[in-house]
Amino acid sequence: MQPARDLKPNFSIPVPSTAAGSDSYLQSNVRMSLEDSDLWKSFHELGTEMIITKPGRRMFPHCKITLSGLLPYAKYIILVDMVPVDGFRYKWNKDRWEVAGKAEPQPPCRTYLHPDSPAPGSHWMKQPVSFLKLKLTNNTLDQHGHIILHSMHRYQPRFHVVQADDLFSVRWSVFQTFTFPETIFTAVTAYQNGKITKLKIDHNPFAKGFREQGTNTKRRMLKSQMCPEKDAKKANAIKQEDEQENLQAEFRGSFYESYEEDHASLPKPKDEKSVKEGRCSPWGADPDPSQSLRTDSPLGSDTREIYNTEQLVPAPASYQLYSKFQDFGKSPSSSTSAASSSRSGRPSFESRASDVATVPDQDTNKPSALEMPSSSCPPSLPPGPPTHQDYAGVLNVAVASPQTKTGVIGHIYNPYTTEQALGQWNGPPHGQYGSSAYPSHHLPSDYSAQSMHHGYHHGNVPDWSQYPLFSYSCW
DNA sequence: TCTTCTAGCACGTTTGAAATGG
DNA sequence: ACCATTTCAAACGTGCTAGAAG
Repeated sequence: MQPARDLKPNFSIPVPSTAAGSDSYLQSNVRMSLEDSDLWKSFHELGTEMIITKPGRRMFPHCKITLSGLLPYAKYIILVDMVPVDGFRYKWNKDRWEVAGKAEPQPPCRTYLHPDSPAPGSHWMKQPVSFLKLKLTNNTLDQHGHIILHSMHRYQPRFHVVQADDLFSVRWSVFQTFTFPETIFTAVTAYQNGKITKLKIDHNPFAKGFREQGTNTKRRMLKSQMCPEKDAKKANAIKQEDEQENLQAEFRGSFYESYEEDHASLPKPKDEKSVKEGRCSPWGADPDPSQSLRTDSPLGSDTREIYNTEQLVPAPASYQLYSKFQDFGKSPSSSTSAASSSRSGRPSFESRASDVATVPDQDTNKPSALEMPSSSCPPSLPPGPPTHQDYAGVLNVAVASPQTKTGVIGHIYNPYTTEQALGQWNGPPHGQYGSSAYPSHHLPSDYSAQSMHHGYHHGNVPDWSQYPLFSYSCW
């Protein structure tokens, strides 16, 4: 399966004119593919739902990728984050998802760092890279570092490959971002689409207990014995439910078959990236099969195109933050912009600027991120009318606070600006998801604890794990 | 009234330490 | 003493459900 966008399309937004062909060439060498693509497609065609809970829930299917084209001896860091697909909140109405209103302000953006990071390219390429332990939560005050999402909102995982020797170097490095259309999902606190439930039960070994018939019936019987009054009350409902289960059991056996038939009758999309939307699709009525996945969004195609192209990692604001951090930890260069950072003598930055994951610092006149309230979401947008999905700032990193040279970790939220243009960041939201939600004083102990309790170690962990640059790393 | 969220539950899987055997 | 294999209990992950909350 091809990523939704290759590097160039991925970062087709205005980039510095310094974009060097050689750098682009290097970038294009790196390839990423999604494992279990068929499984993802199966879910996607039904409208993937990901359960999010307060304590955190794993993804299923979980993200698993294969990488190629890396330099075998160069070190890379692999990151994952989630970006909103659009600016809407959804609701499940009968048998399909419908827009329920504008999206809520984005929660703190967190980035999942693969525990093997940093590792040489040969390590990443020798076997698929799994993000099994990535967890999603709807708890905006989560202190476990899980990725925070809003329920009933749609998201898409993004995979970032960063050539960097350590986490400190990330800010100097080239981000290469990959996305896969079939990984778009709706975050839910409880399954809405029964087909998704069944698909998960059928494929997830942890759900085996629910796969075998009788388990739930047994539980019902136990409950009935304990609460006979309720049993009488629900007898009819249960009976109907059991009958429905039988029907569903039959349906399950023939589901994929009939589903394939359904889809066989549909015109094939021209673009491989496009996702078939058949009759089973829960996304709206009469979906146009020629539309790509993102046409599920009520946004117009133009807007979606903007979404597609604006995958910027990190944002100008991020650069400012990084630069500030640099002031503290690395070098005395100014904290104004990416350009200023590029003057700090790190050649790798040049290639980053040429690439992808950056946008020119077009907003140096605006207050820097650090001059704004810590909780603000200040990304500087590219010129032109603002759009919904200016996911400018992505990396939500914990950095050593410039104010405290003792290395107290500050948490810099740099949420997507998806709804800034819509005014969703007006007022309170800044404070709502501010860094205070993730107290800086809490981080060091948390992460040191995590690193201590995890048995896994690789070459660099003992060193860089002391520097919890990222909000989440699964050690 | 409806939709969404949460806590508790029971079950299977995974994990890692302890026990065992070569 | 060392290593590999097996055993087993605890931890973990899962979807289901009733009830609460908005």
